This record gives sequence, structure tokens and C-alpha cells, in this order.
Amino acid sequence: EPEPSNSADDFAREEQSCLSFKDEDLSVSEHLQAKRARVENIIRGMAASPNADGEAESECEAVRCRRDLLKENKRKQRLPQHQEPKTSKDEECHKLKEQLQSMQRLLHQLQEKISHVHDQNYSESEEREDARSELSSLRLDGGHKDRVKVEPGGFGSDRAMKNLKETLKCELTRTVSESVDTVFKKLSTKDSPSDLSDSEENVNSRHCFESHGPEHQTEALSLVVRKPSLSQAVKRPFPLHQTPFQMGYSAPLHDSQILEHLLKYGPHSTFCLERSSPDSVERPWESLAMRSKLSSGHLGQHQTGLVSVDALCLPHIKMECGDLQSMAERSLNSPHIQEGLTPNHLKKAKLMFFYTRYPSSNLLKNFFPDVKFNRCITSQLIKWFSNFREFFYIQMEKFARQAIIDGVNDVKDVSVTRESELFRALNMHYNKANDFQVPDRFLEVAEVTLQEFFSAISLSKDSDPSWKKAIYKVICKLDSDVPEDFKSPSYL
DNA sequence: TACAAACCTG
DNA sequence: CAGGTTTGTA
Repeated sequence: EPEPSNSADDFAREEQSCLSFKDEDLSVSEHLQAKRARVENIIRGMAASPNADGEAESECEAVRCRRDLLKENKRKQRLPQHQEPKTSKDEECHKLKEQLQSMQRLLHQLQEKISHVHDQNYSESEEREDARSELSSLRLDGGHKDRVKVEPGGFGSDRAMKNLKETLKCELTRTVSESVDTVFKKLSTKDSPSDLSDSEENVNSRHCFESHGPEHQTEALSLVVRKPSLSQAVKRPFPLHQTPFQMGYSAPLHDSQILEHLLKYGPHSTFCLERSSPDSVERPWESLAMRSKLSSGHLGQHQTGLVSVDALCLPHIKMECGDLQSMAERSLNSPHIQEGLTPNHLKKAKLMFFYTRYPSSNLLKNFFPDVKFNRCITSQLIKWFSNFREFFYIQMEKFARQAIIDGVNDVKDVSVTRESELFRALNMHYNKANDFQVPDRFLEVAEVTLQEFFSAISLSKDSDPSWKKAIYKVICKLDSDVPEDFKSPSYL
């Protein structure tokens, strides 16, 4: 294809990028249709052939769909766009809305099916790491009723059911979020063409889908960023019509990534680079997100490098190069899939600690449905809880020793109430804002732990280097269920 | 020896 | 809180 170089051609290109709006929306529609087909497939699979692995099949279909779309989009790409009256933008929005709604209806159907299945109590849950695997392992034939896993605790099938339910709900939430996210991202891409002012299109699509309030910048960002070009971009927050790449695309790629991260998660978050991994096969966005980041360095001028990626029907790719405003907006307001852990997630995790000291990675996935899990995110969450435990046990040991110094002789005299200094320390750590009612059960667990430490130290067991292990073994059995409310992505 | 959890440090 | 190290298991 000829490379336009003069200003007239530049203008033509701009115009074309305006006009491609319609075409791009079509690919959103197609994307949604693929999603819809997938959900329908699952429902059909549940109704008709209980043993069929509907998930896997529809996954294959999705792949096929993607491949086909890739071809088609490549073709479309070269065709000149016909003039599209601006009034049709509203129609497009409405179409998309309708598609979303119909998908939601389908999901509700699916949900009903699931609860029906639940009532029948016929299911089998295999404890797998991935929620998707778990979904595909669902069996609906009643013949395997006796295969429901029974745990030593005695309430095994209940637990398995609960777990399964959680997983399914989680899957639903994800699917909806993904779809909604898809639309948002696609639209925000159009909202932020690097070369346009707030044209009618932008206004329209905003009005269509944007019900959030204005963005808020909650933290100062500039301290970490040194490069003049970058700090400029930050201090003059989110100029409406310019991308940072325009202002300083000479800045190294790494800085752009850091900047993007800072905007999303604030200066105190961690920058977590994840290599593409085997499990990104199931979640193509991960490896592709990386690839797009790699190419986002030279965006200002050469859009062509992106086209093939964008055509893969994975719209968020282009967002990587979208303007900072929409990125910041999304990270601050959007209830959709997150690419990293935010301070709110940390807050939520701390509150969850009141219920569970030893969460499985599965539980974490279920309770952070708005988080896009990968190895890095998972280990970060695990690490958080590890840190929580560390603090917890340090306090326990400290207060147990203090009790002994204070002359307490009987374990029965060791207790933990809301008035205890120990509780105050814990509450300060996990519930600093003190806006959460700590469950009584946590006080019981704390008390048991304190007593365990007390008696162990009293019996001089602490001479053994691994004396705490016995205590951990007791405490890890005292986890309780985390309330359902915590599953809401917008819990905090 | 590979992995998870505890442990230590800043 | 996160990075690095050690320890304990399988």
C-alpha cells in the first residue's frame, strides 16, 4: 500500500479514520455475536447433551470466528469507506446496546439453568485451578450423583456445590464484563483519535455509553516520573486532544509503560511485567496485550503496525495506545476487568482476611471477578495474604508473650474482645478506616491463636525452630466462608 | 529439584 | 508491602 506523506494525504487519512467508525462498530457487533454464540452454545449444551463439553466447543468456535474475522477485516481494511451520515452513530450505539441486553438475557437464562441444576443437586466439581476448567468439568447427568466429592469435614458436597456455584457465577460475571468491556474499549478508542478534537462522533458515543461521573485524580503522580517530557504529560493532566506519545514519543518505551501504570494504579503500586505464559492460550488477551505494548512505542505515525492485531477482534489492544484520559477514567471509574491490582483491591483483600487466612487461589479468583488473573497477579494476591498472616502471627506472639510476662497463668484467662489492645492493633492494620464490622468469628479465631501461642510458649515449645508450624496447622482450619457481597466487583 | 510457605529485610 | 532467602515437602 502506498505510504501517504504529504499533508493532503494526511488529511485524507484523518478523514478515513473518522469514517471507519461504522466498520469498527461492525466488528464490535461481530465480537458480541461470537460471545453470544458462545453463551448460547453453553446453554444448548446444558439442555441437549449433558455430557458434551460445550465450553470447549464454543471456545473452538470463537477461535474460528476470530480467524474468519481477521481475514474479513483485512479485506475491509483496504476498501475505501463510504460516506456514513453522522445520524447513524446513534443507531449504532443502540444496536450495540441491544446486543448487550440480549446477551444479558441469555446469561440470565444460563443462570436459571444453573440454579435449576443446583436444585436438582446433580453435579460434580473437580477442584481445578482455573474457573474455566471447572466450568467445563460440569456434568449434568444425575447418574454421577455419588461422585460428588466428600471432604473429611462431613459437609463436603455442600462445599463442592458452593464452590461450583461460585465458579459459575464468576464465569458469568466475567463474560458479561468482558463483553461490556469490549464495547467500552472500542468506543473509547474512537473517543480518542490522536488527531481529532471533540467531534460530534466523540460526543455521541460518550453520551451513549458513558454514565460515569467525571474522572478524579486521587494521588499526585509526578514524584516518580523524572523525564521532562513525561512529567509534563502528567502535570498537565490528560490533555483532551493529545496523547502522551505525541508530546514525547521520543521517550523510551519503558517510560510509557511506567507512566501508563502510574496513571492506572497510582505511584504506590507495583509495576508487574508478565511474560506470556501457557495459560494465555486460554486468555489470548494476555499475550496480545504484551505484544501491543511492545508496539505501542511508535504509534504516533505508523498505525499500520497495529492493524493486524486490532483485526483479531480483541479490541482492547488498541486501547493500549488510546489517550491517557480514557485510560485514567477507566481505571478510576470502570467496574470492568482490571489489568492490575488497585489500592481498593488491597483494601478488599484485607477485609477478606477477617474471614479467610489461607485463601486458595481459586477463592481469590472467585472473589476478584473484575481482575484479569495471570501468574503475576495471583502470586501478588497470595503474597498479600502471606503478609497479612505474618502480621497477624507476629501480633499473636507478641501479645502472648506479654500475657505471660503479665503473669497470666491459665490459658482460659487469655481472651480477645473488641476492647482488647490486640484487637485494636489488628483492626488498625486490616480495617484502618474502621468502616467495616469485623465478624465475631474473627475474634474467636484470634483468641484461639493467641491461646495456642500462649500455651506453646508456656510449655517452652518455642525452643524448637519450627514450633509455630503446629499452630499454623490449627489456625488454617479455622477459615470461614467469605460473604457473597465481597464478590461484587464494585464492592468497595 | 521444584514448589509453596515462612522468614527476613528495607 | 514486596523482594529475596531459607526451609520443608514431595
